[in-house]
Amino acid sequence: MATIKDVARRAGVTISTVSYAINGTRPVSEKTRAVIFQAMDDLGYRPHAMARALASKRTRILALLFSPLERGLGLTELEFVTCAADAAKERGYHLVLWSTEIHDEEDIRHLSSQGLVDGAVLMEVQEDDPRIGFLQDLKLPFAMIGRTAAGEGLLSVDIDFGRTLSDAVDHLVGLGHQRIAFLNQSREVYDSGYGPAVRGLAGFEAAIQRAGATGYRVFAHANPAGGADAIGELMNDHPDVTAIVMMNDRAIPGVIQALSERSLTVPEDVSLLSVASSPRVAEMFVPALTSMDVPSEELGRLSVEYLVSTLEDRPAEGGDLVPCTLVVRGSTGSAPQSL
Amino acid sequence: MATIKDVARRAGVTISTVSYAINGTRPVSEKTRAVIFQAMDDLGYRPHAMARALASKRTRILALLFSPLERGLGLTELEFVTCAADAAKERGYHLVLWSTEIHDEEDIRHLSSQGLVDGAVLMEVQEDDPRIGFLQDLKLPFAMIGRTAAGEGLLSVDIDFGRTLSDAVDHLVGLGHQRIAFLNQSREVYDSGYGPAVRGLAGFEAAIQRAGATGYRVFAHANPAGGADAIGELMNDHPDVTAIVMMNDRAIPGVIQALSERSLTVPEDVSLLSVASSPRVAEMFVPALTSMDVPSEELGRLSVEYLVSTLEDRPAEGGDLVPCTLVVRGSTGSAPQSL
DNA sequence: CTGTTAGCGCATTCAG
DNA sequence: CTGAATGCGCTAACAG
Repeated sequence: MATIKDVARRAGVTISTVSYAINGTRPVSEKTRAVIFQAMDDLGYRPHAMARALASKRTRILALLFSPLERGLGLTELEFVTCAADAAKERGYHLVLWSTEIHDEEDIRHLSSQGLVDGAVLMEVQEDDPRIGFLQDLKLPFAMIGRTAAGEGLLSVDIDFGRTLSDAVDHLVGLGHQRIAFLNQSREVYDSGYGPAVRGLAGFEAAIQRAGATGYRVFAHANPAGGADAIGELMNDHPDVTAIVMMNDRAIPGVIQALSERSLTVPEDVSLLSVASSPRVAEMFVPALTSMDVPSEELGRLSVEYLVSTLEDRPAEGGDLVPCTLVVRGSTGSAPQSL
Repeated sequence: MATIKDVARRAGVTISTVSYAINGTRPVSEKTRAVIFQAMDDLGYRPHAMARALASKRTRILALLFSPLERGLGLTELEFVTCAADAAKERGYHLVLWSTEIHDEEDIRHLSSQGLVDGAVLMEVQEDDPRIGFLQDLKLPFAMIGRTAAGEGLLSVDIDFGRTLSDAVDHLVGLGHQRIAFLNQSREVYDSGYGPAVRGLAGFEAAIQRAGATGYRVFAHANPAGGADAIGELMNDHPDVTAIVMMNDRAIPGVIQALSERSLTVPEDVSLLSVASSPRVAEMFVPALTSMDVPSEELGRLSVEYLVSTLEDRPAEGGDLVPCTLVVRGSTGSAPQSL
């Protein structure tokens, strides 16, 4: 592998000039610059990442933190990963995977103290995420996908639940639905203050009120049985419901099953709209579910862009909210005529 | 951050002694060794990854290559990623994500020439994967998850399709099924020589023959419509089939739908067994699908272990095959009595 | 605009 | 068994 020395010799200049030509840290005459680049080309030279990092004290490597605890990693998280990697690459950065127990300070400290990364992106951020304190102590810059309860002034990107639920409800109301249910995560998860569950429901209620419709709420455990139970409860209490907004992927099979057992067809009798799910999941059903797809690409990308910006002294705002986008498939239709 | 120098001073020795104590490259007396480790502890010292890499010419960083082209990345691939990261961590390595177009030699060359990684793990390996030639040219050690058509003598781990299909067929035959269908990927994918499709079918045929049962084969496009079409064809040609082995996740919803439209219930009339799918997918259905789950954890883990072994001059064998494991859920049952 | 030089933090020769 | 001295490849002062 050619080194900067070889390039310098071939171009007839000193290594520092080559260095400056590469980094643009200092003006270099058009002429020598050309000679240098020619030489680099000829030799197929690439700056040695490690050497550059050691000297400049900037590794151009970012860590992507995720926790095996919550191994509920799904398609959405996969997209975060791949999109973050792409975004990093475009900015000339690399992404390393750090899987750490969420509360294992020692582990995070250990990884961070190796000086391998310039900053970190946090996935699966919890309402009260201990990792944040650790990183702040370590003075390691970071950006989050998701939000903490308190977390102000921190770099983050998250789903705009208000806007998302508003769009969801509007879609249904536009189809003539007036009695709409919101199928949330489980009661326990909601009570624990899990952000999406809380913000999702709040957004739903606000949207319902604004639209002058009637809203019902149900909680469901994240599995088919949970979905079925929830439908049982819902149909018992409010048999007049005509549409269900679901924010609980894993419960969906049970919902559909329970509906069909009651001879309710989708979307003729009941419209179904899945919020914050991924297209792949929506297409697993027949009919395919109309859904509000998570802007996972944008979230993954923005989080690294914010981080990189601050690392390069172009402080980013942070706190951005991105709404999910409505994709109409086959599970929503006009409200049935009231009997 | 404390450096090796600080440790040396505090321990009253030279940095070289500290270095040797850490790496075990040279005998160090028990006494000084203890003093040194004490000093490291006190200072919370961690070797600086970059400096160590530069001096030793080994970065202890591995690349995980995947191609956006095939963005068919699913839950299984997600597991490869997380498990590979875990395995790397246990071995003291880091994992960086490299997303490269599969045929973009320049891109791979560019990344590799930075000297950032010691080796690479390839995901989504194709029958005739161009990346392999690139990496060989670059002399970058690598291990693959999957196999190439020719690829002998290369480090790889893959699903043992022979064993997997054999187990699948045995399970069904054990339940009394004698006429079993294999729902493959699409004809085009099969003809293109896609490994899993080819090896899966071969394994199925062999197993059927060994079991003295009757096998049918169908191809399906990877979407619900494809699955439905395939069932139409199958039931038309062989209405006596009692079990279907499916190796096409995305087609499953269509299969189930088509079955129910023909008033065939699962598993009373027809048993369904999904091969090489992930538990999460199997549980998306009602009843949950009996399946042969991909040993994704093992594959992800083994691939990095093999790679690390060869990097550390403990050449691994490679070419290992791991079978999927049968998980009985609700979609398989005793064969119906012949009419 | 360009050259000279001193490190970055560590591994590893060579001496002792 | 330990210490002193080089250099990995590059950046960034400091001098012209």
